[in-house]
Amino acid sequence: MLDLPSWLLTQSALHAQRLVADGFAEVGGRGYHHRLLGMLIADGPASQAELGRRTGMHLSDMVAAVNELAAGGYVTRAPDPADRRRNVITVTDEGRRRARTLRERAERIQDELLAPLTAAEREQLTVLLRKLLPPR
Amino acid sequence: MLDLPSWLLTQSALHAQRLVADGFAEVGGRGYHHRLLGMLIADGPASQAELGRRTGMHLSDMVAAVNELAAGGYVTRAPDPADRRRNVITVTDEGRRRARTLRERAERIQDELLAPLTAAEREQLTVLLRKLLPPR
DNA sequence: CATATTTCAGTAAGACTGAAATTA
DNA sequence: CTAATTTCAGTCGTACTGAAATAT
Repeated sequence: MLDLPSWLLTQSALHAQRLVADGFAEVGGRGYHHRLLGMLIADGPASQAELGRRTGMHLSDMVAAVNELAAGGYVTRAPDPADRRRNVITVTDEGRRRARTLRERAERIQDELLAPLTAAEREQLTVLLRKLLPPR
Repeated sequence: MLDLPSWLLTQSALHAQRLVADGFAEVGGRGYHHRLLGMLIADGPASQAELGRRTGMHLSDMVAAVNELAAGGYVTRAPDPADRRRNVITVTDEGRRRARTLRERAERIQDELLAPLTAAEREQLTVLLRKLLPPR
């Protein structure tokens, strides 16, 4: 019962989510901010729909997350002159600093999460989880 | 970014939860029912507080889950004569049949979830996840 | 016309909080 | 008195559904 892989998976994911959420909460952020800013910095400005494709986030959640990031001055939301249906989301300088803060937090938490594992085991886990995931 | 262990963990747990939830939904059940009936059968009748300790469920969710199981005739809820604060939850014969159905579903889904892994890899995954979990 | 984009309101299951009422 | 138990009403982050409004 407590050995079912799906149960172990759910429990360890919950544990990980708690660590990450707590770490982000200490600086007033959350997971979606990290994901969004990271993607914007890696692949450049994009419409909300395009960001949804990149991050796997739903567009309805995108609206709220972009609202929050824009309210903090971390991104700007400007209509695309070439296609007026679109908002172009662009990360600001303050957004880059913010992303750095969130990334540091995230990494510190990975270490805490993976503390019980050796380096080889961490690599193993990553490989196994990637095999498990359905292709996207 | 998409290689962070916490992210991989969250994604594969979500994948697993979807498989399990869909499997249970096909027979009109959900995860809490499986957990609760399984524990009742394994360790015998108990108060709701005791069941919460066994399963890790919160007592507020326990109330709702026991309501649902009692409505389906899968468990009975009777006051404990020895301590009138307590309700003794007991699984019925129909509850045992129900548990069998849910367990079958759960196992079929484990196979689907673990399909991409060899038997050795499945064992590895279980070991790694158990190491990751905080001691309870 | 169909399609793409943005937005809002609401739902889902699991985990959790706070408080009231009852009994030990 | 404190402590345990049950119950209810509500929140949370993440993911999702459905529909409206707008523009291509």
